[in-house]
Amino acid sequence: MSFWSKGMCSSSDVCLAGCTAEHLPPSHPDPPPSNLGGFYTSHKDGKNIKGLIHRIENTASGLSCSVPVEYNLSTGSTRTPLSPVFSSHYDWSLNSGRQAKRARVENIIKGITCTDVAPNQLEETGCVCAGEERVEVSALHQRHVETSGTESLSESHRYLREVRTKFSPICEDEKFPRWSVSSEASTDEVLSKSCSESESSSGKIHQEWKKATLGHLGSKPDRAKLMADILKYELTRAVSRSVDSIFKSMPLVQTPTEMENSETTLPPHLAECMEDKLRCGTAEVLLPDVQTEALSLVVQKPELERPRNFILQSTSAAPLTPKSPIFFSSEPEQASKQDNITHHRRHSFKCLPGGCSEGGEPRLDTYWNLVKVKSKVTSRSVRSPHTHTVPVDQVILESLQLPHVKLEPDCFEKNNLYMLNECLTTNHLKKAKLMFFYTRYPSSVVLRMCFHDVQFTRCITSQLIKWFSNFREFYYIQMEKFARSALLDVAADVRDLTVSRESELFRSLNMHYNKANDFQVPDRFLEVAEITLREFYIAISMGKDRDPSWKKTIYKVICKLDSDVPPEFKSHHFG
DNA sequence: CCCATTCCTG
DNA sequence: CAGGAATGGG
Repeated sequence: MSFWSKGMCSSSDVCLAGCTAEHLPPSHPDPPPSNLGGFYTSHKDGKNIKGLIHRIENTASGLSCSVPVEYNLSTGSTRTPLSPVFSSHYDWSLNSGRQAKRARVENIIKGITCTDVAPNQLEETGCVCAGEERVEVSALHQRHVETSGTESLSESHRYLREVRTKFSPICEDEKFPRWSVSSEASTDEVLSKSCSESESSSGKIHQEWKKATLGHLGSKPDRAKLMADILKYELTRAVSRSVDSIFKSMPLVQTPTEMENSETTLPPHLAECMEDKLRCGTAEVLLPDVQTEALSLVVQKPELERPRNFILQSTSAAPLTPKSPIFFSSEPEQASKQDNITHHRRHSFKCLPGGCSEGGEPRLDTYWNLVKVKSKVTSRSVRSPHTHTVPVDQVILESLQLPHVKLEPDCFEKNNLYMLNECLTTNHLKKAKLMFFYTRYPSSVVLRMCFHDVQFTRCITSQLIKWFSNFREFYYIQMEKFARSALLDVAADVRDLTVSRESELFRSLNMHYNKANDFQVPDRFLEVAEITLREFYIAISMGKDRDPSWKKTIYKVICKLDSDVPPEFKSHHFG
């Protein structure tokens, strides 16, 4: 079956209602009143067409189902208006049965070459499909010629034919993606599937089709890419719909009003229960390339002595989203290395409209989280079945029985702050860099407090530790460099070595950790930097750098100078 | 043995 | 910034 037969039901939506007259060139010989959608719904003959299509939809006949659409949209025939007589063929179709029709079609196909389709533009299968379409059209045409159509239908058909003409370059020249439906599959199934799918597709998708079509009718490669993107998008939507269907039946864990800082305070035992179960059920499934350790070691023990807030999602995941929902955008993202794990999801979901961030920007994390939870629901822990076997959805549902939690179904779309991050984002990196102004050697406890919006698997912990190790590396390299350069200078006294906000050393560090310069570096950092610089200066001046481990003493000194991380780092005021 | 850390490399 | 090797502490 071809794309068009697959999209039988959606044909009226996609190609009539969904594609307005804007798609047609001004030279349209007989332009529709306002748009094709209007034509379809308001035109006096459009009603007939609609009725006809509905009748076709119910025919349970593959041929009769596919004929009208394919005829109108895939062939260049200028005659054969749809007529009421078609209903008689509908009866014929029922009586002859699918096998007879198939045999007839196959016979005709045998006598038809693919010369009417550019051989270099259609694959072998595509050629066959095109041939089938033409055969069907021919059959319809033959049948129709024997009868007379109504005038109104002829007029309607002329519109459809013109639409088909406008779309034929896409459909034929560029191997227009066809839903790969087995020819052995029941056409009824195909039809019903396409019907349900197209019916579930609201005007949104049609607008997207429209946008995409308008913007990509240029070169052939562009069109091919467009169609590929459309298919990707359809797949994405299918996943998104299925996930949405789950959450539509699932209450929420969070309300927007009570979560100014994107936090939901759940009872500690509940938070831990949820966190453990969530982690247990997902980590190895969602991040197989990250979580390489035994999961039982990853599961955190309950911290009953220290009730902590249960953060459903950090606000610090925002900048991964584009500024605007650009459909089928392929521009490279500013994906950092630690985000390569999540690159695929952002690529897949970045174009989806919907969620909005705190700043009003489209928040696509919503969709990713939906998918994540979907995975959580469908995949239980494989590695540690002995520990947690309760599905996540059950956990969430259990939690929702508690009176503390407000439930607002719309919050999923508005706030998407209901799930722990399973990977570190660029904003987490930014936050870590700002944290470095306070602490050069953060403990795991501090890291957990400051990044409580992520699930602390061993992998995440190691990554954070590695980050700070890299921060220190740059820090010490800069210190040594400036210390050595100071030694070369005439400045003799160590007391002349100072680090101020205007100094070159500070600018170098600030550029590294606070590139946007949107953070007020604490004075304490300047003090520590000055101490570090002087330590290096003294050690080098005393020739201690000949000792291979001469830096270690400095490291210890600096480690003791760590400040406590201010509370704002432990909440969500960074991002 | 695990883990944190440094060092080196890309 | 990440990966890997090496090191050293528990």
